[in-house]
Amino acid sequence: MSTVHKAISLLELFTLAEPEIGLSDIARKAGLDKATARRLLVALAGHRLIEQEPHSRRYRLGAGLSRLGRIRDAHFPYVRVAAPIVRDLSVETGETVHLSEFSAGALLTVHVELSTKANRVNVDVGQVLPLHGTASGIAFLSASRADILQTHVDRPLDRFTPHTVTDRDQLIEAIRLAARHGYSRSAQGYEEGVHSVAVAILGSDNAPIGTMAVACPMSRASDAVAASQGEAAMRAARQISARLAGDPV
Amino acid sequence: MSTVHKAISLLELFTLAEPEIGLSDIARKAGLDKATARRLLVALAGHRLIEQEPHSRRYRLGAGLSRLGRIRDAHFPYVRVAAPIVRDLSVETGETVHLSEFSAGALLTVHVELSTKANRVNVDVGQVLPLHGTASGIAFLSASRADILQTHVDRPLDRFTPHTVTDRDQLIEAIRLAARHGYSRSAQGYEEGVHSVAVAILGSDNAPIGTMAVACPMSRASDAVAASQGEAAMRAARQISARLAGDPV
DNA sequence: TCGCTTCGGTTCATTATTTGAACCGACGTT
DNA sequence: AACGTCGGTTCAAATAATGAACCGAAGCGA
Repeated sequence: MSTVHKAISLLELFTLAEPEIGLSDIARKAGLDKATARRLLVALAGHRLIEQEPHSRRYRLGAGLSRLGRIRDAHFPYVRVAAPIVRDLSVETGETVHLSEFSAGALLTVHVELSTKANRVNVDVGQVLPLHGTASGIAFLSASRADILQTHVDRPLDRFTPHTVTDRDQLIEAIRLAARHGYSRSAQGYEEGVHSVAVAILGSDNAPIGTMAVACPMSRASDAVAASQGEAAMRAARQISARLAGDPV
Repeated sequence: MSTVHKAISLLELFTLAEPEIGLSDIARKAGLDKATARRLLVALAGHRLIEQEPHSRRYRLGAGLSRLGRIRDAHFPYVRVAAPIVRDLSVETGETVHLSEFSAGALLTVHVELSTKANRVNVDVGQVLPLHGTASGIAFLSASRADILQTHVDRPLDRFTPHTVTDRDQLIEAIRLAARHGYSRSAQGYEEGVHSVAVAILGSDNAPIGTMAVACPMSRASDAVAASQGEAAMRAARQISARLAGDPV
């Protein structure tokens, strides 16, 4: 394993749920020797990718990551471009809409517009969605090249709820259905009581770069509602793709 | 030089002005062999810190950086906390106000609230401010520990305009003045026609984490205006520090 | 107060990884 | 057709990474 891999894997230990970690903990979680972990942390800190809390001596992600993230976002303005359209879709459907970007084999939630209804679905930015078992994942796979699809279908499928699709053939059928309709649909596959409709968002080369999903409580879902949400989401996704490609408003 | 240093230095080649770079160019700029650069890029790409444009084969910053940046921003909510106060200060003074965070030996502009006046100063998010020669830099140095101050004063001082302070003693005097007043002042030191007043923003350990500056055209600046902007900025900076420390609103 | 454990951090002989000159084939210019 | 540059690859030589053992300090239960 390369040193660079190890160093970056340290960065990936930090999550929204656990944003500060001590040295021994880091070494344990990363499966590295304490001395090695520390050397890597010092190297990362030298570029401000890691900071150390002076008092507790625990480590956290550094300002350099904010900086690089901003540069990347400025150049590849996926969230910036999509956010207003996500908002419009949320207003149009009256439901929570969340946007994800494909990264490192999974979908990363990068933007959320919450429903204004009292009984609504809550989603957190930063949450990682598996490619199977969520409407977003199915939608993404349905727009992916066959070879990429294979690698994600041909591996053990975790179960999240009693309704999660874990059978390979059922998953393929769901993907096929999504490809035909243009949107995917999932009822309680990832979280109990949540119904989702999702579409893939295509980049200029027609490869999917992420997804957008309308999530509502099961109590408000029906075939008719899903169809209408699906159509609205498809329109919104086409808008985002068009603006990413540089089309005038 | 450690491998991790080299890998990260590749990330730092990408800027707002040059967000996509080819392999040979990267190797040249980083002073590395092409083979080495490529191995590092592949390692970085494996964690989505780097992406490769499929068509042009040029490299750019990857989605993983957006993700890590968001996690860091969520945990260390400097911009999120400061933004509304920056906005208030902009409204109060009627001028453009920009916020910076200290990172890797320089101040990085992370948020801007533009004046609503027709004749206003424009500042871009992502812009890097040198520690000497800007009001923000002087304000930051005036709040820094003596040893940090030394390392930044005792090195060649670039000239940006005919008004830039490049003399070591003059710089120290400006820093001393800023420390006494609580705010710094700079007239056309970084850009012609721009007058700035800046304050340091302190973290919970009283070390400066960034700065906030009020920037206006020279035509609207005077001693009285500067004093009033300085006082207002100091109040705003104290508010930001208090909220970062967790004080109730 | 005494052990006992865990913390962050350091050292240095051993070991495994990184390195880069030379080499591809492809593409664009002259 | 000759040339330069591009992205990418190879493998023996050189260099950097590794981790067991060790520190002192701090927290904790008896």
